[in-house]
Amino acid sequence: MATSCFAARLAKQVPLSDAEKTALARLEENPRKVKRGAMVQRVNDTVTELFVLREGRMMSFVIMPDGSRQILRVYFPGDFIGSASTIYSRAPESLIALTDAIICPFDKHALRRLLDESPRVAALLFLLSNAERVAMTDRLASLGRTSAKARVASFLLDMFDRIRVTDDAITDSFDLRLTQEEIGDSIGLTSVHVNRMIRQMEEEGLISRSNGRITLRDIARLEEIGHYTNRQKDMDLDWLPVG
Amino acid sequence: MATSCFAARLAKQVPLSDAEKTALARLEENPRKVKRGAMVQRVNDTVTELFVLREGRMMSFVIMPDGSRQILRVYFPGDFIGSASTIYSRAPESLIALTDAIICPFDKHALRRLLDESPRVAALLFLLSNAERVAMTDRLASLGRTSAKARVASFLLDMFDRIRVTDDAITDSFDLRLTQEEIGDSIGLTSVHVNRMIRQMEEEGLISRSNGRITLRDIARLEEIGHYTNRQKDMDLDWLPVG
DNA sequence: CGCTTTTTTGAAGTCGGTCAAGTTCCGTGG
DNA sequence: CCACGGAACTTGACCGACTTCAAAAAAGCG
Repeated sequence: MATSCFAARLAKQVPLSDAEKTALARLEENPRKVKRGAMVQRVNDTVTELFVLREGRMMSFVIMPDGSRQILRVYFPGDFIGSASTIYSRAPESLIALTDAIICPFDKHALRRLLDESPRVAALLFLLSNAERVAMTDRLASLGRTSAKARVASFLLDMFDRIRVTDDAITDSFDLRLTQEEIGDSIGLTSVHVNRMIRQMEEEGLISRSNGRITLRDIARLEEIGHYTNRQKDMDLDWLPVG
Repeated sequence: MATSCFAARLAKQVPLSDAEKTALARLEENPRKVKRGAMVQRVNDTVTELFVLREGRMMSFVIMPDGSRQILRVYFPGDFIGSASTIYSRAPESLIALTDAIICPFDKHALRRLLDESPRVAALLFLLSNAERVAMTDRLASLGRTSAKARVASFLLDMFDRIRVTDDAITDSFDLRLTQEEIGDSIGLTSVHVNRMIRQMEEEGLISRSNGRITLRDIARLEEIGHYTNRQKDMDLDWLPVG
């Protein structure tokens, strides 16, 4: 049985039964390629689909009335995308591919079947959703109460840790694959100021860059500057019903 | 059978079977009074409990290293509090009572039992959690990409709509029960600037105030200024498995 | 190799912060 | 019921972090 991308991700948190893996694999039966820059979902579109991102990177965002953009989330392989459509009939956010990507769309009725058949998976999804909520509150505190430099630092660390979840080979450097404008739109700054902060952090020896690749040279101090905490560490899912 | 506070809230979204109501009621078997200002949970505390807020108001927040505070969420009766402890063994945020309140703590093992017995309730919790996530992204966009005035406007509208969920009597005015400093700590401003904005909105006839009570005088324009959308409206839960 | 996109840099402007000093509100106890 | 004291609100002057505008340099791409 081919383990699905999403199941592989979940299995890192908690052991899954074969039946559960099979059920999860069914969500990924219809892989679809999307080109870099392709708009997968537009705000206010009627939506009934969710996605598992199998390959590449995507992001969700909204455009404000003055034309400025707020990037809400960057997605990596194994991420579960578009859970908002489980409750809303219209998309609250747009969805675009940052790189060429492979997504696996599935209907919310397929999700319903999964929830029916696999209560434990339902519980897991609930937990993952709570983890997202916590990540969101971290960003909220970052936007609301920290300086530009702190935001850039914690943003880089967050990307770093997210990429590392699926790629064990990474130790201190990674491909961000985001323009400085996109970074700014994620953390509520202008690209100009993002540039100044990155440049400053480079001069201070906190990070270094070469053709799009970022190396974190002093993670401890970056964490301090960004008031960042990696939450992966003290996850505790032992209390879950056993499969 | 006494319908629980939380069940009543859920039942507004989707019909619940008696069995489900009973199961939910068990979460509220141990009501506990807390005084205004009481700290119910402190950041980094070991946590195993969740809460249903039955009466009063509470809030969650974090304190940044420089002493500033970011309020993450204000809770109203019927809200489900502390879902972070379903995944993290240490509290990522503090929890304090804004008014005298009644909370119903329950252990995460009680939640586990509920998820086991009632897959449909598990699904509902998953959906509610997704709704929270969307509300969070709205705030993120507000903090990241809108002016001080817009943030105050959308904050007031958000409180208004949340209070209205449980109190049908409300048409255009409500008790905020938050100081201007608390408002500022919610939306990333200083109390001084919150005051300036509120005052300005009062002069423009957008709102009015009398002994702590806020009246929204021009909701349409407030929504425009705050780039606010009430998401309650286009919720769609019809596709859920039937009880 | 030419064209677009992205990064970099500088100068000037502004929104919201900081500081500080009233003023009003409100709960408490006499 | 009033006096007192602390918390919350209000106001003004000044400041600075980040934005805006603009333009050049560098990098990526077909």
